[in-house]
Amino acid sequence: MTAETFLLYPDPAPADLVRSLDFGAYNWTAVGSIGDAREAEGDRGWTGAIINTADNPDDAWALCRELRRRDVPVEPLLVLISGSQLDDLETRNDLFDDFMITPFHPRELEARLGHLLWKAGRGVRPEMVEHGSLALNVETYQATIDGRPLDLTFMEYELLKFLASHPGKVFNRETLLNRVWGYDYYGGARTVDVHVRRLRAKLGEEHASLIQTVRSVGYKLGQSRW
Amino acid sequence: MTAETFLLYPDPAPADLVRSLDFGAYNWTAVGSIGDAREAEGDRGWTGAIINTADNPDDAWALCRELRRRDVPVEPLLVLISGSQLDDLETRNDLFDDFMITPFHPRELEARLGHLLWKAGRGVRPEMVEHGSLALNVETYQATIDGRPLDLTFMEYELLKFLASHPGKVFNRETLLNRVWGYDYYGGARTVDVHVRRLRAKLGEEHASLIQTVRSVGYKLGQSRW
DNA sequence: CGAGAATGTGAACTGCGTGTGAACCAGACC
DNA sequence: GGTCTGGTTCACACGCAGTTCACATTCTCG
Repeated sequence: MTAETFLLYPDPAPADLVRSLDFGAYNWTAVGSIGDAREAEGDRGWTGAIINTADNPDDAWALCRELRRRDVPVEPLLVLISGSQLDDLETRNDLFDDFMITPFHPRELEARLGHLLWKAGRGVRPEMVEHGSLALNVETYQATIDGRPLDLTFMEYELLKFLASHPGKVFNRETLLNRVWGYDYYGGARTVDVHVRRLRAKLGEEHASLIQTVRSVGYKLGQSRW
Repeated sequence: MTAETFLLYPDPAPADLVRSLDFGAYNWTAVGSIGDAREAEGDRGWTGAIINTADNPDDAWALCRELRRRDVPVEPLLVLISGSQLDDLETRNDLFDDFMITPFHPRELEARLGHLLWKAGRGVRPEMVEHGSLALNVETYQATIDGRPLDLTFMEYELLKFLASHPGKVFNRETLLNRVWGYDYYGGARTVDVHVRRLRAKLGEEHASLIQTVRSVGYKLGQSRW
């Protein structure tokens, strides 16, 4: 739902930067102050930030500091800087991941963003269960569909993980109770139905059909090819 | 004893590169081939490598690959590249840590090396564990959040350090007792709860949510991003 | 087309898991 | 011995998640 979006500073952002980002089909939002950044962020978080220190270095670095001090630091953070300001970097190594001297070649921006995103994406790859646009992070107990985070309860997560681990395979309710709830579990089979229903609701109308009902048998995730 | 030495390719290295390195008092050794690199290395290892892909891209990338494939990859690895070769980077993100377009400004080299070495120093030294505004100094057993010192007890510190060392990952109580309290520890799982509670109190209302409860599972520090 | 079975849905109920305050205990220090 | 600090355990309250139930809807097959 919420696309990946880069934070730009200042507002308006440098024309050449905007042109390059648009050309590369990157989403971005320019902000003029730390307050604006918070406001514009909403609850989606930033894919990264590109901070231009040319016009107002103090505020720019203050913004970097703010983005880095968070509980979830904004990464990657790319700083645009003029050749004459290079000395500023030395004492601020903790405030950026990469820098680029202005003016820059559009290809360089593309290359740097590409490399930064590549690094971010491969940082200690967690164990994942994936199926199409559905992704389950086993380590953090988080789930996303189309990149949108799903707020699942424990049993919902366990059920979805089990189904997603065996895509296309149909499980009857008893089996699901045994495998997901535990072999010693004794409860009504309708419990499964209700959990499936809540999962479908949280998956959203668009993806509700991911979990399919097989009448007189049980449930499965995804299409089986036949 | 053995001074820090950068590996340069090719041999002879570009004059402007050599001049800048000498000016910055960096030690370096230029090599003309992978074989030469092994020979010149001896048993001291490289502080890092600066590879110029201008003259002979294929051999240059092959050298990068060789340096990266080792059990202990050579880091940091800085690639010098001409503007027209930028596209080469896209498929070789794993072969370098940073790149610089030639011709370059001596100050840029200095800044990039400075940043790369700063990052490397971070990585090697596990003396500090950091996560956002939280910083733990492993040597002095001091902790700060937003620069404000935290007065933690031993177990509080150990627990926080462990969680902060694996940000985003969820640990159940048993695992925490094993890893933080010790494998031979046998005590109630509620101990973890109470320590978490005290940690949250000391972190302050603002950062109490840094340690998150994952119902029916355990605790984790911070949010993992997607 | 209609009856019965299977599933979807809304809502109420209930218990487990967690937060929290406080007591308890052991060791260090004076 | 007294006190202080830090770690563990206990008891209780509360809210959410899991379960169950009743009813609506859909599907299947004669």
